[in-house]
Amino acid sequence: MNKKEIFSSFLKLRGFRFTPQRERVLEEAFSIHKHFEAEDLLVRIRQNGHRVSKATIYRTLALLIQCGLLREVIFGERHSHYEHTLGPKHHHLICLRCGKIIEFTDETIERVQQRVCEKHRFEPSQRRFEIIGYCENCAKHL
Amino acid sequence: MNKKEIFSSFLKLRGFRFTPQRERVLEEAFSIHKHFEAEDLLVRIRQNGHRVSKATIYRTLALLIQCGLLREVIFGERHSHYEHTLGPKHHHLICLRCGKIIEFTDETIERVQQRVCEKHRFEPSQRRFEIIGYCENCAKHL
DNA sequence: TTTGCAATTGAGTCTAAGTTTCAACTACAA
DNA sequence: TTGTAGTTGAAACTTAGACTCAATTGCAAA
Ligand SMILES: [Mn+2]
Ligand SMILES: [Mn+2]
Ligand SMILES: [Zn+2]
Ligand SMILES: [Zn+2]
Repeated sequence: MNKKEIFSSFLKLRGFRFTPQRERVLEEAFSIHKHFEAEDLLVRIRQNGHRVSKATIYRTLALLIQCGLLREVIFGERHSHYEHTLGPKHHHLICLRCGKIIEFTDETIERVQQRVCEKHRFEPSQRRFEIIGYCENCAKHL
Repeated sequence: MNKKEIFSSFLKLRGFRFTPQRERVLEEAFSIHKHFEAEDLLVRIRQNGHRVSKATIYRTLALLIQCGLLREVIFGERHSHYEHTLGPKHHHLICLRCGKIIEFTDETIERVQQRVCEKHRFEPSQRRFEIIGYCENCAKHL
């Protein structure tokens, strides 16, 4: 099942529709292979000769998160960033000085999550593990 | 060294001043023993018969985070929450339905952080580990 | 002490991400 | 075909938080 099928069946299941605008946002979101923000989608959709309103972009992003194709990541700015959920789960090192984002994976985190959720009878749907500090280069200039 | 000494020496070190307003914010922030937001401080300071402007509250919160007495926590709302850094480091389970926050501790997380930071030569100053999903009660109603 | 000066404050203004509203439009099923 | 419920975009709205600036304060040198 590809992204398009996942999204359209998610929508159909709840009586929502797979509209051209929603498909446009889906396509554009997955043509970016790094972290992106809502504004990026707006600009790129325009550049590709299409038009989807700001409201619809925000509404569609929320749906893509709900259906699990996207995840919201938080980098300490006052607006959201998004990334694909496909591929191995990873987490972030965030540099306070230059804004650099380093991704890392760690398989023990998954076990920690399972243990904690079991203990508290909590049903997880996503997680955030972010270490904030200074990258190698910026640590020198401190 | 108590909070007041930590804060005032942090300020003095950088040529800043330990003013009555900053002391007021410090006191009020530490009289709350749970997560709080900027607005909470404003209201409580007024209720206690004092007055500190919104601008000064935000400015002081930033200083308290810089000096390590407070930490910003993110609960998926569009404004920040804060908590004390004293006591054992803990993390959060966040319920998407009722907003309940469950705190948990896990000693392996610290080791993961050390390992990752060493590998990437990253100088950590804080971290966030948040599991988002549904609490025991809300999972039923899903 | 006085004086000089940088730090600080608060009132008000501004910003911008994201949300809401609503009238027009669309898909679809009876 | 018609009824109904979902969708859209433009514009107005919301709001946390940042910024501006004139007035005030704290401190340290003279
Ligand atoms: Mn990432
Ligand atoms: Mn907490
Ligand atoms: Zn850096
Ligand atoms: Zn709940």
